[in-house]
Amino acid sequence: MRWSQAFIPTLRDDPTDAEAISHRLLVRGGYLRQLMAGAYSLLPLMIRVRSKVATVIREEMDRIGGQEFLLPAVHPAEIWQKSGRWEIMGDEMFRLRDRKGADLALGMTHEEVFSTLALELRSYRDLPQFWYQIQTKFRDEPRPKGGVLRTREFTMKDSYSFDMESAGLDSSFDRHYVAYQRIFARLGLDAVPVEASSGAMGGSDSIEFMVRSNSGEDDVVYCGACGYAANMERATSRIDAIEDGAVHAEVEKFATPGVRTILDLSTFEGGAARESQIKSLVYMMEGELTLVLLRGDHALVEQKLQDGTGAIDLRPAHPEEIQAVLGANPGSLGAVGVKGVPIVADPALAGRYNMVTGANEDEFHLRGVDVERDIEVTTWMDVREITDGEACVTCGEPLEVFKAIEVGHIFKLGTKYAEAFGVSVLDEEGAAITVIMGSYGIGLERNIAAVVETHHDEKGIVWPVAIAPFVVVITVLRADVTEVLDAGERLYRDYQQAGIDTILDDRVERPGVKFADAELIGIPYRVTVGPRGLENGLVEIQDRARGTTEEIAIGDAISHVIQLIGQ
RNA sequence: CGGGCUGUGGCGCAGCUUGGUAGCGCACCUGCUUUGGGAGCAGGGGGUCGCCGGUUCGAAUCCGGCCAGCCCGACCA
Repeated sequence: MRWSQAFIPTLRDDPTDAEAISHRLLVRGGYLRQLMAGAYSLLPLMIRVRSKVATVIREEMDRIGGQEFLLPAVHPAEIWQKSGRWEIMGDEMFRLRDRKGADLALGMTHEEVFSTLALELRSYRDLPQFWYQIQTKFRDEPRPKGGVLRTREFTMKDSYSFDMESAGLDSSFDRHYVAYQRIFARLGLDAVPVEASSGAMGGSDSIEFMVRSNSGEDDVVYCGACGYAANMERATSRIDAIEDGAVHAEVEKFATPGVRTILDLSTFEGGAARESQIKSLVYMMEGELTLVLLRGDHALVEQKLQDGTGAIDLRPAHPEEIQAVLGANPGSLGAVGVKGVPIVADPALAGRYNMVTGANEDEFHLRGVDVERDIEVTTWMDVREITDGEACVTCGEPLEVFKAIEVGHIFKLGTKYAEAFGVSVLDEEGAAITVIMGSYGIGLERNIAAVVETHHDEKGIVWPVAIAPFVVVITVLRADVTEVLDAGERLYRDYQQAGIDTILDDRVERPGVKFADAELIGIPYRVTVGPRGLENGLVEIQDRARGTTEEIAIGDAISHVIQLIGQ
């Protein structure tokens, strides 16, 4: 490619609406342009990167026996109704009607379509099958953000495994696990596998691959000592026991005018420290009011509550709903004496006494509360949020909490879809066996963004060679001088013949502009051809990642770069 | 969905309080000079001021409605 003919609209200034580093650099570097919230046009440079990422993914999927498909992005409502997700997906699914008035959806994922195809699986001899595609997904995210990190339309590699029994699924799952590790390694991503929630759709052994980044939206709990790693939605920790005192007090009501929060009560005369309070949250779950109790200084992880109860429809209760059932407003709520309302309590409250909680009467609280004596807990369930520095459950060392980007997710689906669609094969005895499925996803643009998040400097992107849009840029200084441009052209042909993706910067621009652009868009190796070096038969070769620059004889320019790539 | 903010040329912004038909930097085009880290001079092109309505002799500016985008929260296989 000749730069003078390429569409690479670099910008000198950051676009103001870009926050994440990857967003800023990809827009500034001429890789992306936004069309609307959560929808981006991918420009030629981006397409080159994306296609290299896709190649890496294909190679690794094929290595474990994957077969590539391409399924439609528009789906009939029927298949989604069949799996029950037409309702469940709610507003997140783009829906439309065709000219006949039939309900259609844009695919958010493809379990339904692949399951339909899997109906043609007949015999146990056909299994296992690994099917994948690289396809556009549509999700009407309530809040797209971070440029291409979270969008409403994006490319995903999704794959599905079909097995006879859970041992087979385990093996398919493990093979994907290995393939994913290889993929991320080749992309230059340090992806940590973490235990995760499989979400509302069920499944087990859910593992997310996480890349540490401040632009990430997930919190990962990580133990540097033993390697324990889990998504915050799933993580547990060991916490120190709290001494509640020698005297086991009785419940006593006391007035707390103006006290609305845990913090208020911790400084209130006659109140209690935050860890000696019971935090009472009220949720509306599947239309039923539920009390959720936590230690005063602990936060709730809603996903844990959702996973633990199996509730799909879950939200904080409105004040009127709370008032109607408990007779008080938030700020004075508690579970003591409450009957007929499910009460979920976090294990951090087990065995605690002499605690303070709301009295279910505005402006009053109770002290001397013994959790197990005074509260009819329906379910004990870990629902609390881990904080940095708490002890690891497996080794006791301090845990670290960091932000991360979810670059891949693998989980076992079980038989949910196979049952809904009737996907079965005959076993050796001729009996129909429902197949068991796994589901595995990688978001391409998000992975590219994650690479940029972790591979850049103050000047711009620093692509790993494997996915750089071009591996070499030949920067011709004085492209208006025939001899210099000719020398650049010859090198350009030589690099191409050596099979190295090269762009020739033949623009008549000042050196500073060319250097800055090359660094911004992140080409790993820059070969500078200028009149000064040419007099001595030399070019300058710069290694973007290492920051090194060497003068090399023109004749060695190709072999030198090949050697650098090999290192 | 709640809270905050913003829409003026391709990008970044000023002008709006105090109404008079749009300006700056970068980018772009032409010419000359310049050329190893975002050049200089001269000349030039490009904008329904997000949209609709209202007030007014006159609206980028004031008023109302709508739309879009960004940030925080909620939400999110």
